[in-house]
Parts: sequence; C-alpha cells; structure tokens
Amino acid sequence: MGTPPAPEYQLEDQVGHLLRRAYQRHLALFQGIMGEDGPTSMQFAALVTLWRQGPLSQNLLGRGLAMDPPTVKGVVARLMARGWVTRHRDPADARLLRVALTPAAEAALPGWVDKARAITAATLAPLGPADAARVAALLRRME
Amino acid sequence: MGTPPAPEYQLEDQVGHLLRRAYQRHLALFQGIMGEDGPTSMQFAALVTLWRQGPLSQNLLGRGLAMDPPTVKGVVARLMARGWVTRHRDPADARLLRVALTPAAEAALPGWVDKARAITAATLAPLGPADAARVAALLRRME
DNA sequence: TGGCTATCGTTAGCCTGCAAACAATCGGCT
DNA sequence: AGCCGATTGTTTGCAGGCTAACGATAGCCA
Repeated sequence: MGTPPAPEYQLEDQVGHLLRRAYQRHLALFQGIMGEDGPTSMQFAALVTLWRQGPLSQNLLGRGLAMDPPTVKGVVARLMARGWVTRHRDPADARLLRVALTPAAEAALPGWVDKARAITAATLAPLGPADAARVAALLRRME
Repeated sequence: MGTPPAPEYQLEDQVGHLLRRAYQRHLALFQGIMGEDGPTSMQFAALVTLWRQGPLSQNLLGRGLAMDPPTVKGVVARLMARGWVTRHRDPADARLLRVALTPAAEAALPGWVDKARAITAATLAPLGPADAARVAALLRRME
C-alpha cells in the first residue's frame, strides 16, 4: 500500500469559497431590498448599533461591528455625507469622536429595520426554518 | 391585546453579520497560514482554477470564481506582477485574453494546495467533522 | 455585403477591508 | 511637575468587489 492519493482539491467544496458566495448573495439581496436611497449593509449595521446603544466613539462603534479603525472612519464619513450621523469631539476626553444619529436617520430607521428583516429572510429563504436556525448556530461557533 | 411588540432586531443574530464574521476570520487564517510570500485568497482561487482547467479567458476564469470583470482584471494584473501568470490575446478570437500559469506558479502550487487544506481545516476547527460537513451542505444551499 | 446583436474587456467611481506608521491625548507613576 | 505607556484616531498603500458606461470584435442573418 503506497501513499494514498491526495484527494482532489475542489475549490467549490472549500468553506472559504462557500462563505464568500453566500455572503456575496446576501449583499446583493441587501442592496436590492434596501434600494438606492437606503444605507449599505455596513452603514445600516452602524446606524442600528447607534440606535440601540446611543452615541458611541468611533472606536467603540468599530468594536461592536468588527471593523478596524480605517474602515470605521470611511463608513462614518459616508454616513455624515448622507446626513445620517454627526461627529463631535468628546469634551471630557479629547481623543474621542462621539458619533450620533441625526433626527433624519432616527425617523428612517424603523422602516430600514423592517427591510433588514426581509433581507435576512430572503438570505435564508432556500432553507427551512429549522435549517436556518442550524446554520446560524453553526456560523456563530465559527466566529 | 395590542400589537405584539416587534422582536428586537439583534444585529449579532442576523445571518449577514454571521456570514461576514465567519468569512473575516477565514481570511485572517488564510493570510496567516499562506504567509507573505503566498497568494491571497482570491489569487489562490484563480491559480488553482487555472491549474485544474488549463488556460482560460479572463471571462471564463471570472465565471468559475464568481468574480465580475473589473475584479478579475485586478486579480490577474496582480498575478502577472507577481510572475505567476501570463496573458495573451487569443489568435482565434481577438476579444479573448488567455490567462495561463507560469512554471513558477506550477512549481509552487502543490505546496500552496497543502496550505489551503490546512486553512480549510483551521476555519472549521471549532466544529467537529459532522458539523463541518453540515455547515458546508447548508452554505451550498444558500448560494 | 452590410448591419445587428452578443460577447469580451476596459475605465471610472464608489464602498469595504487590512496592515503599518504616525500624531494627539490621557492616565498613572515617580 | 514630568515622564511613560496605553488608547484613539488619521494617513497611506494595497486588495477585493460592485455598477455603469464604453470600445472592440465576432457571428449571424437579411
């Protein structure tokens, strides 16, 4: 018995490829359902975090979203440009930049959250409810 | 009985967030195991596809990898810069750009494939073998 | 033959993501 | 007071990813 032949390396079977494809499809659904006037996926994640937790420093915001500092900066800059967020130095600690929702964003958020639920449902649509719960549980363990 | 309260929208429970986090972790593992001298995740995917299928037009390559044309162009350009790929116009059809592996890439590929297997294993390490198979099957259905 | 349509690739512009190097500020400790 | 290390944010440079608009070529069909 010689060396067993190495099994073929099938790109389509690798988790990394599958994760990328599934996330890619999710992002396409996100954009399609949220529409041109809505936030992007990461912009929405930032807005919803500020909604639930109140004003945060860029750093804390980034930590909650698993975004590194340069990425946070870019997302916040685009949120400011869209008029959904303001940014002010914290008077008590001059290092911090407190990011806060604008009234316009607060008014729009309930509608966006509804769409976000639809996006989650669409992403999971190919699976039944039981498998949807299973995949979420498995992904959580992979983080 | 009024309107039932809408369940809280928990970002951390949304599939999109979980997919992003899992893919993020996978990419970090990829870079760590493949090292500075190795290809990036998408560069490796392109190389392995050319290895298995022979020279391909940019378009076909992109289709196999689920990459759109501008992204393929960028990846191929960086592969050329690294000396792992050449690009020539197809004499039979002047629209096509045939992308082919260089001998250097062919020589390095077996080692990279071994590392890629280790990366897949590391990504799935938090799950047992049964759950690893389960998550792959579920992700495939979500594509 | 001449033209129509489909395919292929490029460009420009935008968004997300990472690492590395850097400046400013804060806090504690001497 | 003065210094040092930790924290926060910025910049630069690179890699991937999408849309939209555009030029070039091929293939078919009238």
